Amino acid sequence: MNLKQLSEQLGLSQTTVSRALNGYPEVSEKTRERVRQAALAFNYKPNTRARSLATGRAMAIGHVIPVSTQQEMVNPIFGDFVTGAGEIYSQHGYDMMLSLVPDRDEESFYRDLKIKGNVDGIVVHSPSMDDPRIALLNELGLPYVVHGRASSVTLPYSWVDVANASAFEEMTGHLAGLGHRRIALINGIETLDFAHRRRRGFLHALRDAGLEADDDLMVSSDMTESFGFNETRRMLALPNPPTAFAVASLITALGVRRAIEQAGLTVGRDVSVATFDDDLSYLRNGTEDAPVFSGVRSSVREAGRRVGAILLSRISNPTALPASEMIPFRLVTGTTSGPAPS
Amino acid sequence: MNLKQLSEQLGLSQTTVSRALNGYPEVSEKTRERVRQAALAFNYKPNTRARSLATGRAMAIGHVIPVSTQQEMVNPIFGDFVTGAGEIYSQHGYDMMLSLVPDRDEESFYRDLKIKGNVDGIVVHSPSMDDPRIALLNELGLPYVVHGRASSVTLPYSWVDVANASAFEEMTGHLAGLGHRRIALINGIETLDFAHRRRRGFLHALRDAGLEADDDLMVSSDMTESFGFNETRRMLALPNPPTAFAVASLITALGVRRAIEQAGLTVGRDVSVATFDDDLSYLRNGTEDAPVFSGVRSSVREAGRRVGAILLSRISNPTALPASEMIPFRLVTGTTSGPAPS
DNA sequence: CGCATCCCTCAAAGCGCTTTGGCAAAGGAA
DNA sequence: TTCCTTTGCCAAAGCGCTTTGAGGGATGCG
Repeated sequence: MNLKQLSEQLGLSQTTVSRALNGYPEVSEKTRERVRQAALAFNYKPNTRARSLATGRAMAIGHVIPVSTQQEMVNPIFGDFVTGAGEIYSQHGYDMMLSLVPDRDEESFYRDLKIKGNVDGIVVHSPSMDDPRIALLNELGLPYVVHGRASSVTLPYSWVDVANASAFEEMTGHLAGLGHRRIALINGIETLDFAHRRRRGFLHALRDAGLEADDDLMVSSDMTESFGFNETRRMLALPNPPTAFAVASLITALGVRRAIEQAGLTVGRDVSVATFDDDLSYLRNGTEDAPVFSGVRSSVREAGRRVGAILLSRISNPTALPASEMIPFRLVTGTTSGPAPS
Repeated sequence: MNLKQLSEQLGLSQTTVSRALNGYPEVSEKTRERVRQAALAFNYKPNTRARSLATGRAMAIGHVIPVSTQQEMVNPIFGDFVTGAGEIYSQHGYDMMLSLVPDRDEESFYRDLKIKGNVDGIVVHSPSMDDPRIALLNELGLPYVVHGRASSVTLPYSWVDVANASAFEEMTGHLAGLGHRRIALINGIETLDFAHRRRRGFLHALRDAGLEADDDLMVSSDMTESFGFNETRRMLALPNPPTAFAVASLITALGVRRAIEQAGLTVGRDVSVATFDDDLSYLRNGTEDAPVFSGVRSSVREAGRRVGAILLSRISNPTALPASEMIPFRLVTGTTSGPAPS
């Protein structure tokens, strides 16, 4: 059933039927109700592509996930993030388009997305420090919101982020406050902006506590479980091993814990661990009132919701000044951190 | 730049330009090349929506993720699966549309997807045993492929799955072969088909080994880390605790290991663990030649690729008989399983 | 030279919707 | 009564593409 058929059924013009369904004032309430009933009865829904072509709006948001050809990891936070964003989209009748793009094709991919017109806006994932996509998207005039920030980019842009530096400063400060002098950093890839900020916060806290940074105790890579395990094992075998670990993700922290326990040490007594916790649905950190890992917690699903909301508002008002928003985090104390052994 | 403008530039009709770019034979090689060059120079790409409207093909695949309102977990395999599927789509010029749909709205959502015409085909995720979506999609005539199977559904349908029953049979057999008599099953939600099959395989292996099933040692829930931890702790405190665990996912197995170690026992010596391993990119089970966990391994990303490929072939040939495919699995032996303690 | 054939190109009709620009009928004011 | 506003509806023109049906020009054949 299409618009033409429906209007013939009703003995009305396509114009009137379309206006009735889209809430335009030029049609009487009586007619509108009659049209509504008929649409329901025949299960009429306007064809998305035809409507998009006519209105110029695609009613879809693009999520472009860079797929690096060497390090081909899929970010584990991804599922929860898009769940949050998707909630907002569907409330407003938007669809979500997902594209996994080899990083070397990214620029032309964004260009084509604009030209081919299949999305109204874009979410930029995993920005690097001087991410070129921001300049590109500004130039293209395609609404977008960055999940995270790009420290070296001076152009204005919209973003949603968690205060990564403060979070790691607070988390590291917590460990230092417990008397730890040798604190290790197990970080994500530091060309990515979030990891860079976390390192900054970590170093800041060390300085505030009057501690020296030690290059042997700071590592950076994909945040896998085995990365946490391997590096922790290595560090614990050092002549002067760390007594505490600040870790970038719960998954990595699981590896850190495994290495500690395998070394015959007790987590929270011999060695302390604090981690960033994205509050993933399939990997809760204990329960709400009894967390297992100490660290900072911030919901990535909530970040997805906020990115979605801000992007939609930018689409409906493209000339507005760039907007940004901080997602709150919270220090939680679990059983994995305790006073430094004497 | 649209088709009209491009054709004016070239002094040709829209017809000829369109045909030249789409490889129709009615246009001379010389003209075709000239058109190609111009398209490149002006960076012309046909508008997706207009093209879709004209051809009737959306050039997009829908992935519908049921979001249960109570148990709101996002499946951790999701990222890797869509990465595999997305690879195939982009090779063939298809886009991927992601929809997170509250389970009670699902039926009407599929209907609307068909009517509104925004996808050419659908991937059905997480089928239950008598999943109603299969009958619905058959009725709608929308091409689809199920990731997994629906045991109680007798209608023909296309699917891609791993041999879950055999996998768990082999895995459990491995544990029984090491002399374990008390083997626990930490399973996924058993209304979902894959978990049901795994239980069947588990029970089969017990029977073959002459062992009794014990309801106290078989649990089923969302495959989170804490689920594995809590249930393992409970079971280890039983008067007659298990000496081996068959686990449904690596994440859950991490929780199982944690509980074992926290009880002061050694994994692989006091208690053995074998797990299903989806080969997730962010959670590798050790390395290729040195796995940590024993168990069965099957790549969910490869499953995504195969689902994508089969779906596209069904779209291009909708009258073909339903196709199905098994993704292979492999028993791997790590350090978490060893002879039963005497 | 006339006619049929093939090759290349074109104009125009759709795809299903929204939206512009009327136009009659009804109602109100003078 | 006449004139002017609303009110409620419609015909038709797009949106940017593909595809049908047709035609002009060059070539080959008798």
